[in-house]
Amino acid sequence: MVKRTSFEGDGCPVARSLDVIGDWWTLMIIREAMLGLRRFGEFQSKLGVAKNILSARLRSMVDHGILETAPASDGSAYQEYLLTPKGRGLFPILVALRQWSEEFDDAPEEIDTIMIDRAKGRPVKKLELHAEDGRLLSLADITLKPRPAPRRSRRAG
Amino acid sequence: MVKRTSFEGDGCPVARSLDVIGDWWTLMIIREAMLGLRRFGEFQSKLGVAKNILSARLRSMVDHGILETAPASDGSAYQEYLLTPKGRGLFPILVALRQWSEEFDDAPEEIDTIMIDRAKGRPVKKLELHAEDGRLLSLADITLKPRPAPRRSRRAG
DNA sequence: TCCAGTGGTTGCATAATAAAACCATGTTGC
DNA sequence: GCAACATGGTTTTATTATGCAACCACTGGA
Repeated sequence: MVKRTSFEGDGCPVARSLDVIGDWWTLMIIREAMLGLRRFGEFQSKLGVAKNILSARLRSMVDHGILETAPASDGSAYQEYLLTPKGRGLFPILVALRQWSEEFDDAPEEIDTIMIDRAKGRPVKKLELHAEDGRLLSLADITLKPRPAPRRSRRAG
Repeated sequence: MVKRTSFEGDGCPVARSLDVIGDWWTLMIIREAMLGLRRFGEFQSKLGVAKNILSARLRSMVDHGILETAPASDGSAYQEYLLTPKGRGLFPILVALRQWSEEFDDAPEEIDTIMIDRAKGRPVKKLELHAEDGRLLSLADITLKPRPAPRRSRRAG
């Protein structure tokens, strides 16, 4: 088995996320879905992705509960791909990717869009991580600890 | 050109980030680096990644300014890989990936660590996106607009 | 100097990706 | 109802990336 080293059994939640969305196209498709695209052809023409790849990604995302297929919406017999709550939950990841590029990209003048607060039309602030008591946290302020067994069964497998 | 469809010329900042860190191993390596790993062998044994892949990823990250090589630290003649500020700037992306898994993973009991506030030992809150006036924003509250040319030169190439 | 450990590179097999061709259905005009 | 075209894919084939194992160069120690 020389497969692609699935992180499926890994206990690290970063690995588990990457196992689902950590490929080249998935997040681009999610991004377009968040901007309103729904149909196979829309994704295909907007992203320029090969149709077989798009087909495989959409199926995978449906299997993972990120997208769901809905039958109609404009009356035609075709189907649409809609974000589920789990799919919309990817929003912070896309924001984080965007803001990293905005802050550190070597050629920031090539970035062609900015994210704005729809109500005020002003740029949004940076993502913030807070402690329970409200303190703003950075990398140096956090650490990891083993997950406490929430009920019974301390290990699954 | 059947390459891996580089997003290099793309103006979307999400695409630009993914072009640099959007592969299977890079973010795992960054994660370990944030936890304190520095040496080739440490990454290799901790992650179980093939050495040629690790070698290529480390070089790529050094090229992109995410890691830098430092000569010594423990006296030996070997080198270490240290996060640059640009590399530490990936922290929110890792947090977002972690929190998505914590919230939506189908088998959350398999997640083995939680991120805690080092000072208080309590779990951190979810990442938050705020408007300039402090309002908490979600996907429905934002939109994209074309980047205003910041000074002269409205296009680079 | 010999030998083990570190930090890689090289070669080969295989899996993922890409592009294009093909095809099944849906939809439209008449 | 039937061409003719659009939509939404699948199949085929070529190329690239990944994974593993073997190999190599250098370091450090006895």
